[in-house]
Amino acid sequence: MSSSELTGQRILLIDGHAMAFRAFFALPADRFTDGRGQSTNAVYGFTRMMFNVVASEQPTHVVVAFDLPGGTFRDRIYEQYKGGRDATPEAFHGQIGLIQQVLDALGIVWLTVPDYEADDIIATLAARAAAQEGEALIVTSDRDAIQLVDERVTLLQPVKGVTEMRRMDPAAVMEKYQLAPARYPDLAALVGESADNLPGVPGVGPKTAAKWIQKYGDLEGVLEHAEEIAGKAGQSLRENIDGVRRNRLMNAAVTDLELPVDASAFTLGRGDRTAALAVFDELAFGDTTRRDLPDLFFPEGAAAPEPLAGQEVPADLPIAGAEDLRALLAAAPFELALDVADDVRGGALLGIATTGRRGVLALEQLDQDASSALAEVLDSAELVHVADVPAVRVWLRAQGYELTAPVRDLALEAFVLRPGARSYDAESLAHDLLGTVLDPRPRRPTPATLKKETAEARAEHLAVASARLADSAAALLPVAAHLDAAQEEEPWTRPLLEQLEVPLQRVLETLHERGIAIDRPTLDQLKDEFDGFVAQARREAGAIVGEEVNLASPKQLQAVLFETLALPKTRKIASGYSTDAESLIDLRDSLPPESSGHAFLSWLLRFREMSKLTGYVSGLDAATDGTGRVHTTFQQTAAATGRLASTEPNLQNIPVRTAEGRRLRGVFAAGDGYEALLTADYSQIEMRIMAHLSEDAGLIEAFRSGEDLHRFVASRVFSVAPEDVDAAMRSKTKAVSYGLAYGLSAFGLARQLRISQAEATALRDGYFERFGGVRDYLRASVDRARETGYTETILGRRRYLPDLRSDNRQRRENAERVALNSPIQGSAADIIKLAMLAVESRMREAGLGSRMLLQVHDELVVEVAPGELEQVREIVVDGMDGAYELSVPLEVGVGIGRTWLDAAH
DNA sequence: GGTAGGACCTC
DNA sequence: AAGAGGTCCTACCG
Repeated sequence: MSSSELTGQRILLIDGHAMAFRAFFALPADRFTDGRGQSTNAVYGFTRMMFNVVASEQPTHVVVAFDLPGGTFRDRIYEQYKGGRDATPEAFHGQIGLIQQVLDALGIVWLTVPDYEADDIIATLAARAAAQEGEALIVTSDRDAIQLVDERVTLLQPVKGVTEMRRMDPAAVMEKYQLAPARYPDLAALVGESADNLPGVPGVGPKTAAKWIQKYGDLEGVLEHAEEIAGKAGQSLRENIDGVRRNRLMNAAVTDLELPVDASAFTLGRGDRTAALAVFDELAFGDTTRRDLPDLFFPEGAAAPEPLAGQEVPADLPIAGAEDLRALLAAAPFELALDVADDVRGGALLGIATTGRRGVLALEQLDQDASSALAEVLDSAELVHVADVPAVRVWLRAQGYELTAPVRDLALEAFVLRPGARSYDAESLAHDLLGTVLDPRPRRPTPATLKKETAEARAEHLAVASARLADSAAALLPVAAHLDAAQEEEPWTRPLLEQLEVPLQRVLETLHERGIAIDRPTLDQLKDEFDGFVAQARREAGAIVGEEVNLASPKQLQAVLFETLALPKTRKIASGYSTDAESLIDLRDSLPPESSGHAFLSWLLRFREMSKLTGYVSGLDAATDGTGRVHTTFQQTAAATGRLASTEPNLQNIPVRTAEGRRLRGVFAAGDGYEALLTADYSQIEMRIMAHLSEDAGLIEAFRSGEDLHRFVASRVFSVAPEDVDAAMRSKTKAVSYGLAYGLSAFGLARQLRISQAEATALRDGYFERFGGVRDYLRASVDRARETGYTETILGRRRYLPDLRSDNRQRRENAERVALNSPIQGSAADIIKLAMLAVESRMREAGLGSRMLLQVHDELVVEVAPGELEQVREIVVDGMDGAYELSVPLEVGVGIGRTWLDAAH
């Protein structure tokens, strides 16, 4: 190889195994197959990743390095190297070979070297590029590559999945680790690398390691001065010096491998387009892969081959006006897909698609003819596919159209199948289920831009936005087909959808339409009062510090507290020191009562409390409609456990804990023509579900005994008679009970109860001793979830938790807590959803004027028409306590009053 | 204008 | 560092 082959060139070096593995876990294996039982998720993810990086980085050369099966020289040094890893998942098998086929077709050289890892190949080539004054870009999730970064070598680390990359240059490494890249292996040797089964020095994390290396120059320096490092960490270091030396030996990259291939073989542009398309066909990759295939892979000038006659995919016919809509109607029966957008330049845009046609209608510009054709289409379609039916229905209604045809909500279906996705809009569904990536949405312009914009620019923007919306609507049709197949494979989704979620969706739409009445005089009164308190607190606090300070800014507060007033530091957070209420109260109570710091903190806390309340007041004020009601939207696909969420405004977090906050509930009142609000809530539903699921005899007895639950449990835990349970015992047991359902740790419990960790552990052990069934259930339920990959509620609602098998401890433990909580929280959600269906339908059947308005997780709020109180009470209580039969009774409490505050019970 | 982090409200 | 959410505010970035 000549010494200047890579001069001025840009070589892309990809760790094939690391990236394939990452892609495998980023995409669902069961969702990507070649149709013959071979999973292709890793192949697909890897290929998309490579397309993205090649397109955005425009390298001149590309090499992909792979590990070989069997060991390397490192295993001979340390036989536990990379030990303890789970077996490669079944579905991953064969995918490396397929990736290599793709690379072959694209003319990309892939390399393996016996006895060495992919990392070493990359290190060698990166070093070569740098020595020849070229540039190297490394793509790997392996942190050992950090040591290779320098002025000529940049590392791209996948941040999430395989599409989003973090760019690590020397400055970024410095920023993140406080060390030069060359010192990173020193740090890793001290800290350890769990992925490689290289244990570090216990008690030494990145912060400590970096501090030592900075002080003593490098790892050798640290080890030379090991004797003088004080404290536990120093002791721990001295005890583990051998391990540290071994780690450093293992994590050093080899940069002088003999590679048999000349660098000229690595140039980009040697691919065979026909071969590549054939491989994609074999893999059953879709059109988007073909579309996004960078031309850079192929010899210059070789454009895409002309499609053979008869194989050309016809472009969809447009849907742009009355004529197209009438054509649609003439072709009845027809199915539709809709997606909507508010575009600052185009107004209300409706994306509309059917087989072979797609388009966008600017609703405000439709003529009479088109408008009536659209209305007819929305009524006479056989089925309309939408992501979020309630939102689209409301949106259309605001534009003067009614969606009356039968609908299918793909967001809701996808949610039941796989809850917990970030979003279920059309674009996300296409991406998550099909792997389709739509063109980016055009940016929203500033008013200034809009003002000086030319008509041409506006038209161009509108064209882009419209094409995008037509695409997202059209994508819903294959999404629906995909969901059909998924439901065929996972039939448990069907009853949950058909008997619970779909009927509930109609109920939630009704709740939104009804809204709840706001008592205007009370709201105004509270606004005046709370505003006054905020102003007072701001004034008093300001007078103490004497300088201009925005109390709502944690950053400015930190300056005042810890610099101006020089108060003791609180708990550390990312941006400095915490100023949350808990920290501030501790801090205040540590100061002399007469001190200015004490007074300042008191006023600050008062400011926080009162400005929170004014926030609610103004939020409600802004959300109230012309008739004096607010219409929250209940989101059905927001909470992965199956709970509902409430937005715009959120009526599920109206204050109740403090007396002042609770007054806000007096704002929600029975509306004109109604007599009262009735609230009904489940008593301790989560603990009842715990009793049911665990079949713990003690807990079941607690609920059947009629005794106060926490008193009963405390009497068992502390071995005293129920009447001898004091307040402290009761509150401690209560904390454990709820903590259990949240995946409690001794640390968390200790902090919550402000007791020592030892005491917390003893408390939990005592609890488990008396309620062994609970312990056994919790253990078994996590084990089972780890086995099956998901948790399950009483109605069979699943939540998939791949992190239960993560080898990252934090992720794994987090997933374990989620696994403990989800069946409990989710079953409670199932039950109240059943109750809502029962209450709504029984009230309608009874022909009552009363109506359900809100759900707050374990509570329903109903507006009672005159004379219907007793009937409503009976329907609500029966509907709720009869919603589902557990092995313990469901108890329902009821309160009635003019306002939500008065209805407290 | 969009996003992240901090804080804080609910069940 | 105990589960599930939403909203507001500031600060920051392009």
